[in-house]
Amino acid sequence: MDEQTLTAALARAESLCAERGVRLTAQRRRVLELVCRAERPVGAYEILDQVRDGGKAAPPTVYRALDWLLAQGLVHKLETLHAYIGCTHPEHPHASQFLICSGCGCVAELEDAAIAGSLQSAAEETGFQPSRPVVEVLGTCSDCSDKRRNDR
Amino acid sequence: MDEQTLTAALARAESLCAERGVRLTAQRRRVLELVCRAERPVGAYEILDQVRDGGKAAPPTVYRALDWLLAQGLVHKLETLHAYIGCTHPEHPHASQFLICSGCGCVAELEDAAIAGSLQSAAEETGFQPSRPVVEVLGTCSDCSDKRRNDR
DNA sequence: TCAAAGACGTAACTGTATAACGATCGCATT
DNA sequence: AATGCGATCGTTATACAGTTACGTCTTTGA
Ligand SMILES: [Zn+2]
Ligand SMILES: [Zn+2]
Ligand SMILES: [Zn+2]
Ligand SMILES: [Zn+2]
Repeated sequence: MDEQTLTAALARAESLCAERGVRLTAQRRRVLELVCRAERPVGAYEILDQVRDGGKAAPPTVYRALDWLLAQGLVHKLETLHAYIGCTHPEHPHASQFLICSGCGCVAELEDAAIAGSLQSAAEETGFQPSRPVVEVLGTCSDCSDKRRNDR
Repeated sequence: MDEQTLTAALARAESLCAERGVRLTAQRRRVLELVCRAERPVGAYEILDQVRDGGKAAPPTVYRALDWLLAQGLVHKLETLHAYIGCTHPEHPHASQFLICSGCGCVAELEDAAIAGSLQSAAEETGFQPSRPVVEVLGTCSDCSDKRRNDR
């Protein structure tokens, strides 16, 4: 995320939290910034290392901030990578899907109605009530596919 | 999994491995049995504890067996739970989806063509080539929903 | 029979996440 | 200003998950 987008994202987070009457504290803001600044998903301990520069910190500091940011929908957790990524549209809560490239590590966040619908239908058939759908597709992005093709 | 189903599943695994010309060794068979015998997904260290009874074992023992069983499609890993579960139809390789109940911990394995299709379509739109789709829906199973309803 | 590959034992280690407890901060009420 | 209370934070320790590295033994096929 470039500097300009980052500034905008943080400003948006500020105003969202103000609207909701919740406190985006310095710690939380810092962790959010670190997550968003990264081009790729970042692990909790990577964040911890950066938070440690210029201040003491321990795992719970980071995990508490991440848990709160997750609850606010400002970041997402990628279960398959044990890593975190900034949400691209935190205004409204949503069940998103992720395309994760094993080649370059890039991640695309989708909000695909067809996927959500098919999951909902499958769940309904068995009387299952979904609360948190986790959809993470590992594979190869188009850039990485192209590179491979050129290499041959 | 009841005793009868378990015996059948192990026999099926035996014959599958024979067909494939791979070796279902005693260790692997034991881990498979422990995973299948459990009614719920089991963690690697739970398995380790059980393997330790009557024999020495360390983490690599269990992880090697699990990796092999995963490669053979005899068990699945649930990324959101860091736990393992026996496959309900290991005859053919497949991309399955899981409905995981947060109430009782039960898991249903689906093989839903509509879900797989919508994932494939969404990926194709962006030129992404899926290799391993992970679909795990957390929620409440019908039994647990019923219980809650009755409690009110 | 004799290498080569596969499977296993063992020790140490890295990485991910949580429990528990006390101190502190922000804010409303007295 | 002082009090009280819930939310937040610091700190230590620990639980849980997974890997690296290396040596030994077993199976298998030439
Ligand atoms: Zn999002
Ligand atoms: Zn890529
Ligand atoms: Zn399966
Ligand atoms: Zn249930």
